[in-house]
Amino acid sequence: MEVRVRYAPSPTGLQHIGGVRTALFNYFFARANGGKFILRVEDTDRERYSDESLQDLFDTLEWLGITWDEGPVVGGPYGPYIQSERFDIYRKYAEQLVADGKAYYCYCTPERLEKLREEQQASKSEQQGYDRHCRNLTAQQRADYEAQGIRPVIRLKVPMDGKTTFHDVLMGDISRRNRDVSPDPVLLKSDGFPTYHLANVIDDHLMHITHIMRAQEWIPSGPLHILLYEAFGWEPPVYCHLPMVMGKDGQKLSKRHGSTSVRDFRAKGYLPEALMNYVSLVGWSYDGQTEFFSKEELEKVFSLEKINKAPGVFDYKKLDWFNGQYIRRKSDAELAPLLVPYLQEAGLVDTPPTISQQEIVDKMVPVMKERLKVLSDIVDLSRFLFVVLPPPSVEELLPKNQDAATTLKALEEGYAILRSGLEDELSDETIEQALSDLAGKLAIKVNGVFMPIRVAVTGSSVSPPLFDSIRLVGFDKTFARIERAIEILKDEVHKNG
RNA sequence: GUCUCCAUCGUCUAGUGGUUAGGACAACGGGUUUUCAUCCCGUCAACAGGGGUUCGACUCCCCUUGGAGAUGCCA
Repeated sequence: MEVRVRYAPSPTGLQHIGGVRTALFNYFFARANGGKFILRVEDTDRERYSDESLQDLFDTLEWLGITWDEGPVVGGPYGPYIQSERFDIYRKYAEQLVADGKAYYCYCTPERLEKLREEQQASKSEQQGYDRHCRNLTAQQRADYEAQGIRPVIRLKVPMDGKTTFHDVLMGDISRRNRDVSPDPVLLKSDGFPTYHLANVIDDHLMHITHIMRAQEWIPSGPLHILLYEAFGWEPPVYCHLPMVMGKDGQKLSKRHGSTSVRDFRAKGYLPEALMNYVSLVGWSYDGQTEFFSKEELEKVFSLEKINKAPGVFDYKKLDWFNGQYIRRKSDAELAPLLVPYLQEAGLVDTPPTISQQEIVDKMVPVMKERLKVLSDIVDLSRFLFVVLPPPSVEELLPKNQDAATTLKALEEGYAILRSGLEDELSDETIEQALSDLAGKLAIKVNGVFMPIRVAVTGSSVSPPLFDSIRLVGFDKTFARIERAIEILKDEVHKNG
């Protein structure tokens, strides 16, 4: 039988790491088994629905390169794949359940239910949840409620005794006494929309889903879903509950742990291949040894058996490492255009970049590449190439344990050596050696010569290699910046002097 | 409160009765280097606890502890 799996997010927020991990696992599983990957939009919560979320879903999957065989936009034989467009289907099935005596109308108001819940929580009652108030209403009572104009919900009549078991590929058999199953959950809301439980079961059946891979937070609902399948007389699919993705503190990953939406990661300059690679390794491993996987490899090699049961902590540091690795694997030509948008956003280059700006970008890529963890790092790293640098302070110009007079001398003489060396087109090594010799002559550390030059030229004590930086900045600007620094030091020396 | 699930280095994990318990990230130390970064080398670091089963348990069973999730007219 052909494998058919689905990712069924609800467009009530941005796609986050956990959701995407679920999507990826489903997608890889489908591909690895020559099956179909189906996308279904579960937009039955009208309160929280947003167009932005739906768009974000599409953007995210596209960015990751995840395509679906059936779903919105592409269609398919069991559509529509957007639940709000399947509105009538759910009522039909829910009413059939009522007709079969497996579900019933409930007229309880949200207010009553809220009060009930509060009381139960306060009294730490053993029975939490709906009290089945409407489970056995007489025809007369129902008529009275109807007369009041109350729009009822439909609730499932969960058996009061016995137990329900479902099988999970990873976890084995999981069973629950029926009295511990959610007491008569709502299937169809008063607005006519289905709840997750109803829509999910109906659609998975109608769409011939063979395997359900979803987060472990759904385990408690497993028996309930089995009960629904039984009520309809349908065969349940194979279940595989995925370990949850946690934050550093072991709690379910959320905003307070940092960025969780794919959109944020993308904006900061994470590469899709890096994010995909790393996320795939949370809760799944190949051999505990191999760690780099391309999308194509994962589509071949992914398997359910290697999924871990225990929840995994999302490690931002390791993601950074992966991202750096993937950045370094890019060719310069590939990387340059990825960097430009960050420079534009920071106002360092024009849109489109001028010819000279583009020249600098192309030239700086090989130098910057190994210094990037995320693409946006390029902004601070390369700022000195694009802006008029503010004059450095004396403190910035002075290396550790070196006074202004000495530094001035080192910078003046160093500048002379550097300038003539560059103008005579001597090799970098030759000029470096001459500058080192100068340090020896002045009886100071090598750094005492190089650092003031670096700060003068780049505005920072941390920069790409000096000669690379100088070439990138250009000789004229370099000389001007050094001369300015010399003046600053001169002023300082005279002032104290 | 009740129910369900889970448990190997700080983190992600390999391991399915006999291993010096392996790898990666992080941390730390060192090397390369004019700074930073990259790169290379090394160090630290784990089977939650207690009972069983067995000739032998990280591996199987039970209990405890710890963690998580569910308990909505949200998914």
